[in-house]
Amino acid sequence: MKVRTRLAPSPTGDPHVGTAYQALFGYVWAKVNGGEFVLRIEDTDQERSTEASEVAILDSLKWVGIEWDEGPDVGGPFGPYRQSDRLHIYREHIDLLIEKGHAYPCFCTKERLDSVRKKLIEEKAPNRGYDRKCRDIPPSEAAERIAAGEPYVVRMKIPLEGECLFQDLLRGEIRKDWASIDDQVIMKADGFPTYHLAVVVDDHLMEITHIIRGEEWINSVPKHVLLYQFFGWKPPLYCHLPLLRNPDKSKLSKRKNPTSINYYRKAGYLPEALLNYLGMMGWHMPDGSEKFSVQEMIESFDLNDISLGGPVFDRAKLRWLNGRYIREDYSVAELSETLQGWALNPEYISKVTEVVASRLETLSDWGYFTAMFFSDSVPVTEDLLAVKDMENGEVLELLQVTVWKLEKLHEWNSSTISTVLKEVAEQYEMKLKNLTSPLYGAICGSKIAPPLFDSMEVLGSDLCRTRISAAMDVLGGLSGKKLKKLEKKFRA
RNA sequence: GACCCCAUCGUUUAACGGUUAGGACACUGGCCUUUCACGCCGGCAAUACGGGUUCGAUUCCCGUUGGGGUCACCA
Repeated sequence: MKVRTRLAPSPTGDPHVGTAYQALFGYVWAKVNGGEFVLRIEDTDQERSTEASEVAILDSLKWVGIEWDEGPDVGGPFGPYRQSDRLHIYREHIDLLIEKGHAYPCFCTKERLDSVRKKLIEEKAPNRGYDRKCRDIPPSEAAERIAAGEPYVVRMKIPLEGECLFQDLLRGEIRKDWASIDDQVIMKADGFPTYHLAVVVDDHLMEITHIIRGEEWINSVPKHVLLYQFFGWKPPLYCHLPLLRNPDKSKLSKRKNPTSINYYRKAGYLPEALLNYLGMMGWHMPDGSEKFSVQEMIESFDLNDISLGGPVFDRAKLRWLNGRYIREDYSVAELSETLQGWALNPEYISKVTEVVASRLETLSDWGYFTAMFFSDSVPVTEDLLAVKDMENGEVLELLQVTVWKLEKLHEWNSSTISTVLKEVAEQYEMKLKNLTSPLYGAICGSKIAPPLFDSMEVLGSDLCRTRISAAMDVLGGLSGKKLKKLEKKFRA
């Protein structure tokens, strides 16, 4: 049987380095076996999925050098490769499960679910899932209620007792009590399937042989193998990769580390270096060499050699590796060309020039004013971030709220940025000037700088957000506790 | 909290059950050099703990501790 692996990102945000990590291992494993690598877009969350994100993900993966044999852009014999285009398939399968008595409509409201959950947590109950209220509604009654237009979801019937046992390629046998799993929703009220249903149906139909993904999914495997059982299908082989970590060992997150592939691109990392670095997270060349291409990786790779400790994504080492590529693989001519592709091209130069033009007295002033547009970080000092009559802690809060608000921006341009900053200033009842002041420091590394909003637009969201975070570190950073409190306040 | 996963220098990784526990990044001393970087030579630094199994455990088993993840009409 031909080995087929897949990457199944959901288009709900920035392209994540963790996605590239899983893509690399999935891709390499397919190629080790002369098989195929499939890209499938998991956009079953109508609320959060955006086309912009999908485009960005495909674009980043291409940039980093991952290729797929089948996918939404290139098609293939198992399409469509976008889950929102496969709804009728899921619907059929859901109906089949209901028919066979493996799934049932559930009419519980969100409010009831919330209160049940809350109560269970208060009671410190070991299981905090759904109480299965609708599991035993007679099918005829359920049909009537549906006909009457009552909103409902569909849940799968998890066994009430016994144990689920499955194999993970790297971890061996994993077992989990069925009683610890609640009746998972497989179809939402909007008629879309949930991940659990869609992933199983698609992996089967697309003849995926190896599921290579993050460790975070281990706990949902029982639901999936049960679905395979319900359908009478043979489950694929599971291989859960360790999770990439922040320096504090928690799961890699943009709160603590730049996670967007776009950041690394904008900051001037080479795609082959980034991919190489990801390849040494949990795996190593047999001879111990640290610089290797994807092709070389394919020649020596074995899934079984992956080590399981969660590797910390170490930007310092990535930087070193990137430097090695530049030094060892690029002639001056090649480097010049690469720089042109990166930022030294007419498009970017003209954008940058537009921002600084009015400030130039000589052409050579250009270099002085635009250095910040060609850098990863800028030098920030505490006094650059100071705001009159404000303590560092307050500035920190301000910057954090600004970052959060900027993160939510769908469109990144001078005017949307300006709107956000005005909102923040208003919220804190302060002059806009007092908010932009530390931002000039954080973004430009100087009080003398081109207009902030325009500069931020040109610089792009990834670099801006990273620079603001770096500035916050200069101020000592927010403690976990404060951050939590602030987040609560921010959400409210 | 319940459940699941994991455990070698600060980080990333080596070590058929027998090694002075190795490499790389970071840090650091020196050399090279007009400076910096690169490069070269050196240094610091780890088997979480407690029990077994064994002639012998980093390695196998159990427990403890620690870390992480999952417990959504998100994936």
